[in-house]
This record gives sequence, C-alpha cells and structure tokens, in this order.
Amino acid sequence: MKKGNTRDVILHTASELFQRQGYHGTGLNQIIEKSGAPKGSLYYHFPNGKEEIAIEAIKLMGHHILESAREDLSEKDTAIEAFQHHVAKIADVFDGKACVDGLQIGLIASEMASSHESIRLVCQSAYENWQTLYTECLQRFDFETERAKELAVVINSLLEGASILAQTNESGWPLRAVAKQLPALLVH
Amino acid sequence: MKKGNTRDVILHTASELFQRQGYHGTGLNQIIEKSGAPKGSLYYHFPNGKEEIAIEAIKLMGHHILESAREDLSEKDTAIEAFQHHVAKIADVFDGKACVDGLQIGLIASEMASSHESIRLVCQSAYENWQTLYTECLQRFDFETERAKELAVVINSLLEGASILAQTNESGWPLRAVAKQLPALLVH
DNA sequence: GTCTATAAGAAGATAGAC
DNA sequence: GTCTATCTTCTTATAGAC
Repeated sequence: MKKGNTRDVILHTASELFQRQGYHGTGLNQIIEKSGAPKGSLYYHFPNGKEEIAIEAIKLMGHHILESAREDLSEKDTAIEAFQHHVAKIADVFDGKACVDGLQIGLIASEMASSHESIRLVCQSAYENWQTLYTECLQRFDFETERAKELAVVINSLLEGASILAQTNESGWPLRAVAKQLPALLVH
Repeated sequence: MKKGNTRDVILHTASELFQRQGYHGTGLNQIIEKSGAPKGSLYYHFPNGKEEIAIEAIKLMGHHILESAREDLSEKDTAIEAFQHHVAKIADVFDGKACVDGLQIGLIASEMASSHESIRLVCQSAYENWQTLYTECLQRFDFETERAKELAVVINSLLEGASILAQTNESGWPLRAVAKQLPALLVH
C-alpha cells in the first residue's frame, strides 16, 4: 500500500477491487474498509462519487500496465524474446492468486461500455496507449509501421483474452500457450 | 424472444443482460421486467435464486456459442478460411450495437472467478467445450493433435480479447485485425 | 404456477458538526 | 479534511394467498 495521501490510498485500493470484482461488484464501503482511509473523506476527494473514482482508478491501472510493459519489453534483443518475456511474467502472476495490476481493465470496460460512455472512453484511451507502446517496440525491431500497428492490436487481444482464461482456470497456462505461438505471429 | 415456457424466457433474458452488464450489474427485478415473465414465479423455477439463474444462463450461452461456431467452421475448405469466416461473422455483429450471444462469458468469469467457485467452474467448462470444438476442427484440417489443442487456446484467447476491444471501441475492427493475422498462426 | 406484500439488508449519496 | 448520522433507493429473498 502506498503511503501517499488519502486520495491515493483510496484510488489504489479501488483499482485493486475493481479489477477483481468489477464496478458493480465493488461497494464504496468496501473500498473505505479495505483502504483504511477515513470514511468521511470519500466525497471530499471525489465529489462525483463512484464514477469519478472508477475513472481515476482506470487511469491509474493504465499507467501501471504501461510501466511494467515498458520495462519487460526493453530487456531483450528480439521482438519474439521481448514479448515472450512480457507474457511469461504475466503468466507467473496468474499462477499465484493475484491478478496483474492494470491488466484487467477489460472487466470494467465490458460491464460499463454500454451504459457509461465516460468510462468506456477512459478504457479506450488506456488500450490505445498500450497498443502504442507495443507498436513502438515492434518498430524498434524493424517491423513496418502498419504491420506493427496491426500486430499490437492482436497482441493486446491475445493478452486480454488469455488473462480471462487464466483467471477462469486459476493458472497461467493459457498465457504460456500464447507465448509459445508468438514466434509464428512475429515474422517479418 | 423464445416462446417457450416461463423458465426459458427468464433464462434467455438473464443471459442477455448478464453478458452486457455483468452479474452484479444485473438485478433480478430487471430480468423480470425485461422478460415480461410473471414476477412471482422466479423463485419457483430457480429456488437457489440469482446464482442458480446465472449458472443456467452461462450453460445456455455456452451452447449458443458452440452452435454458431460449429456452423461457421463447417462452411469452408481450409482452416484459415474457416476461422477467418468465423471471426468475420463475429466482427459484423460488433459493428452493430449488439454483442454476440455466448461470447461474453468472459465478463461473468472475470468478476465471479475469485468469489463464486461454482460459477467459475461453469465458465471453465464452457471454455473447454469451445476449445474442444476448435481442436476437432483443426484436426480435421490435418493439424497434429497437440498443436491443434494449443492453437485452440490461442484462438479462444484471441476472440475473447478482441471482443472486449470491439466493445470498448464500438466497432468490429479489432476482430478484423485478428482475422488478418490468422494465416500466420495457422501454418502447419 | 403465479401473485402480492414485505422483510432485511446494502447500495450510493448528502447534510451538518467538528 | 474528517466524522457521524441519515435519506433514499435498490437489492435479494421469503411468506402466504390464490
């Protein structure tokens, strides 16, 4: 848990709960209890209530996933190695109980896309940033721009989908299956 | 809407709502209202309440996706054509407002995996059936058994993830990006 | 099989004291 | 910035008549 101010503590806790239980599955009381944040200060820091908390939490998730992805992808010398390393690290997390911070934007995106336009847009923007990072990485490894963009979308889909399967199976093996097929996908 | 008995009407409506709003986002009242089913009969048909409705609804989704996938995959002469056709049909649905019936098991799986073991298991089983169908299809096109199984997991991930992106972007283009890269994946 | 009424609790949100 | 109390609404679930 971060040691920042109350606002950050609430946001960090909300982010974690939203990813595991979704928007509607997470109560404001639960966020308060788990974070240990002062109960009365919630609507002081987030005057627009739950929706505002969700929007800020999603932005936070987006930053986290971007940071760790950037780190994973910078450690190897080929595109295949880089992305396999990235996927392998995610797989390891799913072998434990946890889910990767930032990876499960998809849950909120799915349940809110049809009802809360503002939340849908924040999710869309998070995915765009993520795909941009992938695209830049692929370009660095000499993939042509248009193909890099397309592959970024595919890899994004692959990770999002395999994460759901991993959660459902309580195991990282779906992600390892994905990692194994990456070389076929990443040919010039 | 089906014309079957009350139980089927409730189940069909619940299935649709769960897929768009998730488990916690869907109220029993909403299911009753939208289905037009008699309000008093809910706990007669589903004595175990919401959880029982969800479990039966997920099974229904699993059957629907299996049926339409089986149909899509049987119409072509190569694995690449077959799966591209399958993905293209799903993409078309996302261009409209709707989501594909059965495809969004992932939403319920994600939000319930950590709290309701029984629901997690039903989702797991639905994914298994789906992957088995893919595996059999790939074997029919001369893929070796082990490789067919692995590819089935990857295609399953790909579709599940791309569907989330499609919903978030309110467009089928992520699925078309996936379809375009399928040939690279489906090499013998 | 269906209907009404209602329990019992939790949800999000607000007001006003401190 | 934080605390307490409260309001309203909605949730799941049950009881008992028809």
